[in-house]
Amino acid sequence: MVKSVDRALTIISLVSKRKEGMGVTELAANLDLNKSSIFRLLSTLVDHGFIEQNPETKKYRLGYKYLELSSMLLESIDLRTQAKPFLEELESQFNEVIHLTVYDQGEVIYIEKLEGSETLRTHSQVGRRAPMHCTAVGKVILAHLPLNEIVDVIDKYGLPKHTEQTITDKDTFFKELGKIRNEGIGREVEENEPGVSCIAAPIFDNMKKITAAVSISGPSIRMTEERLAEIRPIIMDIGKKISMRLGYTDN
Amino acid sequence: MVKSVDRALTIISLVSKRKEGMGVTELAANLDLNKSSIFRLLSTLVDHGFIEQNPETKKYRLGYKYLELSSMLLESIDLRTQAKPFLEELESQFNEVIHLTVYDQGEVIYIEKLEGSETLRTHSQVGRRAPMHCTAVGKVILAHLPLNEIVDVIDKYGLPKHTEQTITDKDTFFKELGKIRNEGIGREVEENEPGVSCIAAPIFDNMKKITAAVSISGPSIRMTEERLAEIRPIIMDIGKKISMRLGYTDN
DNA sequence: AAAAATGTTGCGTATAAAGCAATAATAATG
DNA sequence: CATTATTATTGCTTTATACGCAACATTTTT
Repeated sequence: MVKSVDRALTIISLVSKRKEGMGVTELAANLDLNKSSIFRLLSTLVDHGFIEQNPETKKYRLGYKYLELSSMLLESIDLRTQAKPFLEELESQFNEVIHLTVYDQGEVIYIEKLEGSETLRTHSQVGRRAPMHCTAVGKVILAHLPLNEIVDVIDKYGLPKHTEQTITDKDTFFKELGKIRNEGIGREVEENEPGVSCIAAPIFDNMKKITAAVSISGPSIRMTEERLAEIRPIIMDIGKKISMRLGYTDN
Repeated sequence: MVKSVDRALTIISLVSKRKEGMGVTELAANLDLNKSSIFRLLSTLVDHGFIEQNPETKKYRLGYKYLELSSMLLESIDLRTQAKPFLEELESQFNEVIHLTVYDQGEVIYIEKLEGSETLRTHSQVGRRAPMHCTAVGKVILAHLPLNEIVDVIDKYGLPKHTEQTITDKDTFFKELGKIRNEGIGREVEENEPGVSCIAAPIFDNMKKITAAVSISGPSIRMTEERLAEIRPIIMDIGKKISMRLGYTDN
């Protein structure tokens, strides 16, 4: 561990949480370090474009570098490139919100989102993380992880309540994961956001490891039992097709 | 300048350019540093999520952290939030590709893009940079910068040819900027991409400084002189409205 | 199976980073 | 508007860390 690099990256994390940016003295107080040390770390981050100084307020904030790195990262994800045509197929067939997520350290991250043309406002956003216990994509990924990893995730994040429908009891939650393994898809009816339901299929990599999930979300009014039953075989098939594009084989 | 932070950030830049990631030995060769130094810098970046190691190939690549930082950055840009309804208005009125860009160190960066429903494939992408000399947004921003800054940008980037229409002669280019200042909008007819034309309006901040631009792009077949004349007053007005939302005043 | 290459680690030394104190710039107060 | 307070920035010395060496572990190539 390189201590000064650790400090610099911690500065980035702190600054990122403050929309209006942070000053030298505030960062020094937060990290219990000398202002001149903070100043020099910031200068180095500024030189590389990772941080910039607001000329008016003198406060330091995130630089545009992350937009570039983020778009380079998204472009480098094969899964996203391979999955795109399938996601567009789902969007055009069902005209609902389509998500593609990856699993990363106990959370899911949205790496693609197609919005359809119906006006459904969801909180999801490319780049953002989401909890696993109350999203269809999260539950379907958890259901295919080794038991010890499931336990680690639940220990780390718990089962916090998001709506009246959120499963917060551990035993019930494990039964739910069993059910999802059996059905092959994850369903979520208003567990994450009121009025929104979702169905998700798992995506496996060439080592047969669960790595991602694809989902369709819609208002519960439209996502009826009949509609979900109609979608189920199609999204399972799409999940399998995407997996095969990534080198997954059935045998 | 903190040397080890500088090295760490340089590693990020190098790794970001290689889709499949880079190994310790390769990075050490590139930077003429010891493998153990590289290894420790990478470990620190991995701990913070800025870099991750591909378990199969052992190579190091960009971590998902940039997706989060990028979306936090976009959310923190007031300009983008304030401009969004106006961009949607333009999109619904003209049904072409709408861009919002900011000026950053001699280049423009796309921070919002609405695609309309017509199928126009453009190379632009949120997060990506674009040259200033051959894009409407770039030219309209340059036209409103102080002369010394214009000279600096041209010295740094030159006027490289992108299409047969790209302006590559300095005198002609300065005349073009004069014309843009007079007209109040930037036009670009196939200077950046063959078959694509664009019209852009400037956006000023509360200190009356040029900071951004908004544009409409379409295939040259649709973006006729008549169409551009129709769009001109509307996009100028939109540019002004967005500027006023950011505290710009006319007097 | 052996050799080569790459990734990882322990340790001592040299270098860089940190903090102090001062200075410069900006903001707040009367 | 002048004075005071606060924050940002800088020169220099001291202290701690980062670096590189050499060796080891692991993986890949022959």
